[in-house]
Amino acid sequence: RRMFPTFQVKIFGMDPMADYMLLMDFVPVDDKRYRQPPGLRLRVPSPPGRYAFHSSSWLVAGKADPATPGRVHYHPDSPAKGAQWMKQIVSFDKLKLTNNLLDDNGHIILNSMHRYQPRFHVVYVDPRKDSEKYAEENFKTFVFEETRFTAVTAYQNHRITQLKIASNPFAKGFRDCDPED
Amino acid sequence: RRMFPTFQVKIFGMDPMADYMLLMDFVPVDDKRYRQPPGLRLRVPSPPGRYAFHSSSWLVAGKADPATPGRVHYHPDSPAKGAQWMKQIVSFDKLKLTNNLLDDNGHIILNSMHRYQPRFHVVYVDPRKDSEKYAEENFKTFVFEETRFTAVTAYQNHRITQLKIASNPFAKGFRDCDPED
DNA sequence: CCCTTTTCACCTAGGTGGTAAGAT
DNA sequence: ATCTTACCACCTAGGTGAAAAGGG
Repeated sequence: RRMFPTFQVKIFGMDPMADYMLLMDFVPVDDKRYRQPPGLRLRVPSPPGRYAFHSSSWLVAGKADPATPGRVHYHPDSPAKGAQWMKQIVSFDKLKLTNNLLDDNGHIILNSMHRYQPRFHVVYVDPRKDSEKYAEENFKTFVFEETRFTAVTAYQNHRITQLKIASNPFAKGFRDCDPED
Repeated sequence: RRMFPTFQVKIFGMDPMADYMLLMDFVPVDDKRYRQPPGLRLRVPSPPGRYAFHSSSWLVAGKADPATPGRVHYHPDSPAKGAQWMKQIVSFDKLKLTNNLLDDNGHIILNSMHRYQPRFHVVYVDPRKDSEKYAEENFKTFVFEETRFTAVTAYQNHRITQLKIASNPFAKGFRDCDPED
């Protein structure tokens, strides 16, 4: 599924006439697997099947699962001129996450219940024909620590569910109050 | 609305590594306005409001309406490498036609009841910085006379309606028989 | 009368969380 | 227990011809 909230950046300082590729990848924050604290999922007696989530912290549940080398997501507008990238906020809303190790849709594969750090890379498309030699100096990586998250297969915190229902247009069917709240 | 059937081409002979822009435009076939032969639209008594169209020819109805300079439709994948364009059929299915002279969606503006010839242009993106000087030799235009058509605001021939209902997935709701027919 | 415009039910295509069943 | 999967009703977004209304 799509990552939510969407990673968005405003870019400055590119050469307006040069081509750039924009991409993202995800690196493990640590070598741990996490789990919910016990007893914090309370089944509400009626209607049955409803859960209330309170947990705001995670417990370490052991060592991380093994992972294959991480995939990369190219922004679908790549390559494009610096002027194009800079003239408005760049949004990675098409980026999709999966826990399916056999995924063949090119989605980003993550382990559920593991912590990840999104990374943003800008690659300058070097027009010189021996450009491979300059690969090292032709890209720059940006890491925003505030974008770290724990991957899950289901929401673990009711406030996150409500945030997304309130702010994602595709979840409008579940709104029962003003999205401004 | 979208042009139907869609203009599609298979391309050979490009430089796989070079960039090309693909585009289409529409030129008047003649300086005439057309109309339907009288009496060929038969109202079927019941159910009311149904028409049966038989007309397979057009009558000249006078001189063409004035037209502003024609717009151009760039294939949305432009620019792309020759290898990309050649590896599969290129489809102009996003191309849209309108009769609204004030259109600000960038659609192709045509006069209804006039005849048009679609044209297909391939533009080589010249990497030389004085490329403007070579503009004349850097493009090639292809005209397929069998793609000529009369623009309309409503179907004038029941067999065209049926053809489209049978072959356009968005008209599936009007099918009452096998699309193979 | 011929043609154009507007509206609408009905599609395609795909992104939501809920729910119940399954897995461990 | 906790976590995962599969399915579903309900959305967004947009492409259809039919039908009725409008225009000259």
